[in-house]
Amino acid sequence: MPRPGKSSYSDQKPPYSYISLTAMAIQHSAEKMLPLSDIYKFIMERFPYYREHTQRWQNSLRHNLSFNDCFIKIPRRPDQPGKGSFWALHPDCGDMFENGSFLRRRKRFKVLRADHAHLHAAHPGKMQAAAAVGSVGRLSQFPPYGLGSTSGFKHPFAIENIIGGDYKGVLQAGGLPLASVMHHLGYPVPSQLGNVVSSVWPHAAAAAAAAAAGVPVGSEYGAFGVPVKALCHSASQSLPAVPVLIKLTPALPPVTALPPALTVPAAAQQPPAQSTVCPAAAASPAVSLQPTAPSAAESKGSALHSVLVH
DNA sequence: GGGTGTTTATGATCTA
DNA sequence: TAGATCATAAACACCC
Repeated sequence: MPRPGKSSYSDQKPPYSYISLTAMAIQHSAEKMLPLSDIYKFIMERFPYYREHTQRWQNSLRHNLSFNDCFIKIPRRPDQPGKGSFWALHPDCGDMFENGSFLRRRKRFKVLRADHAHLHAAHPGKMQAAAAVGSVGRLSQFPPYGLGSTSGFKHPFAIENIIGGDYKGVLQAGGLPLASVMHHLGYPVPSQLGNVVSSVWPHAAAAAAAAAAGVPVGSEYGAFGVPVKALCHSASQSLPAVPVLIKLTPALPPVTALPPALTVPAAAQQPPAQSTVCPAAAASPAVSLQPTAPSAAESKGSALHSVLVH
């Protein structure tokens, strides 16, 4: 209900936390990762409320990015000029929200660091890379695609419904070339890993193989209906350093009732575009990371174990 | 200098 | 009611 004196509901503060808003922005991006400035942009474009008092909420948003383990920082490659890093969702954070609702988290996402110190000591330069492939050790915990959620119900405020998304897109843009990433980063890739990927994410494995072979991937995997063309970055944003795996939830039938404040972007409402895969994106399932010594915060997503803390 | 990232602190609100 | 979650503010450091 619009407040008296307000022109529309959209002028009111959205019922989403900064964590939710940030997660929406990241999920909506083609690569499942965004620089801070793009997260700002996404929020301001969709929520007029946040076009004011930018200093206040942007400070809060940065605080949330740093403070919450559900966000991981991915450094730019040397050939990616620009300020700041890319931000992505931790692979295991998909279970944070009750029924997928982004109104309030049911439990806080927390990364255990028991193994982190050991790993850091053994492979200091690779810990950030491990953030990108940190889910490898938990692959078997990922439910088969389509069976991952505890129920088929998705709250109307769920991210998929909010932004008209299709989680199938996550497969291509986020979690596909795990083995490839690991291999490229110098990690030994267990032979069974490929099998795990293939069995758990048959769509992902097929797309990964196609991408690795330079074959354009079918439009079925277009992220959130965003034309695959969008995978080609603008001049100011080239390919991110490492794709990040996002936990899957099943695609849902369209929901007609959306919060009036939420305007689904036209691009997200369109059906997946025909494949016009950016060659660079398709041919770069994994790219190198600089072996820098990560700070404590940078490595927060690097641990190979994570839990949802009640 | 401005944007970005980290950390600490405090108070409000929600939930078990 | 205690603990968890969230919002906000502020200080500081780093980097482009």
